[in-house]
Amino acid sequence: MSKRIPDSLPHCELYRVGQLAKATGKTVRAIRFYEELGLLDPSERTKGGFRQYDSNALVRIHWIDRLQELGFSLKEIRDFLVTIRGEETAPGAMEQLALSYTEKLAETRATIARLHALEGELQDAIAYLSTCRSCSPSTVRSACQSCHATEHQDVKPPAMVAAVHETV
Amino acid sequence: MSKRIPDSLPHCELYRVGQLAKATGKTVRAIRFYEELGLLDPSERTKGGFRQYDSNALVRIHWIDRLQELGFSLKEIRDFLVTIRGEETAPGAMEQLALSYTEKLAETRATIARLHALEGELQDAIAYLSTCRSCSPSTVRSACQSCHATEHQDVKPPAMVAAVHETV
DNA sequence: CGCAACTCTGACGTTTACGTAAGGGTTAGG
DNA sequence: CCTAACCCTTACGTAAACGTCAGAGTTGCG
Repeated sequence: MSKRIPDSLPHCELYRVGQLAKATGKTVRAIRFYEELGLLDPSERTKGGFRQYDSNALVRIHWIDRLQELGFSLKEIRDFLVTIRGEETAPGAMEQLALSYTEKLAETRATIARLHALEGELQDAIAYLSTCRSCSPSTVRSACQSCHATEHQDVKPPAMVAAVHETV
Repeated sequence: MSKRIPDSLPHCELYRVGQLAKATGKTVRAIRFYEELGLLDPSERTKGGFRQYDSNALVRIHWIDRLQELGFSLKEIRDFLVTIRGEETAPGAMEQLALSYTEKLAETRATIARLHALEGELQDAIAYLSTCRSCSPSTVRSACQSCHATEHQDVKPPAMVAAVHETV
């Protein structure tokens, strides 16, 4: 039945690039690209030149994924590795990493705060727009600027809405 | 003293592209680029061809800014305008906008949740790394894998740390 | 061995959101 | 009219993170 068991998970402990790709959800090209950037090297090669990865590669790629989600560029990620390799002592290297993480933690919190604010603006805009439904459906779009729907009384449109009102 | 009052805020109600740029923090190129994409047209031109904007342009640009922060691409933003211009009735147009906003609201919340999770991971990593300080400073980096610091007892390194342990 | 499936190394293509430079007109104070 | 400070159009450049061939070699079941 099984002709070659292509791309099945390994019984041995070495993956080829295609298997690693499927296991991580990345593409083969992406993995080779990471290698170009110095983010990930295959633990060895077959005599034919095929890349072979061990389970550390999985960990490494997931790590890259997380850092990307946090907004690190691949270049920044490489800098981490370079810095760590450059430090002589272990505590020194870990200290460097902790510094970068701490910095990114602050950034991340700022981003969350910003998104929270925007979330509020979106809600306001949606609430405001929902009152537009009471506008007589025959009203032409260009009349929006002078809209006097009862619900809009004294309520100036939020910034997220005002901008498109001018789209006449 | 004042030779030409270059780039001062307008006493009249029309801005030139440079003034608009300074008022919004965008570059002149960016504004012209928005125009290329159909996001913003000058309300008129001087007979010499200079773009002239009114205060609606300010609102529009701030709106674009917000949407970009929310992760909309400029193309998506243009699609908003296209859709709205395409709708015959005002409520129809507003409905479309509300739909897009609602969708993005969900996305934004998801992003916030994801970032919250990552925030936690960063904190864990930083906490874990702080115990590395107790590691004897002379310890060579490559010994990290076999680190047995008391604080690390039975605590496996978080993913954000494990990946670089392999950087030997 | 044969053949399908997989992989290799270049190397050029793609998208987004502008940057930058070239070679010129325009505005408006003096 | 002169000139500094702007602005115009056209067009090529850039950085990130891969995508997408092309042409050729490798693996390994049957």
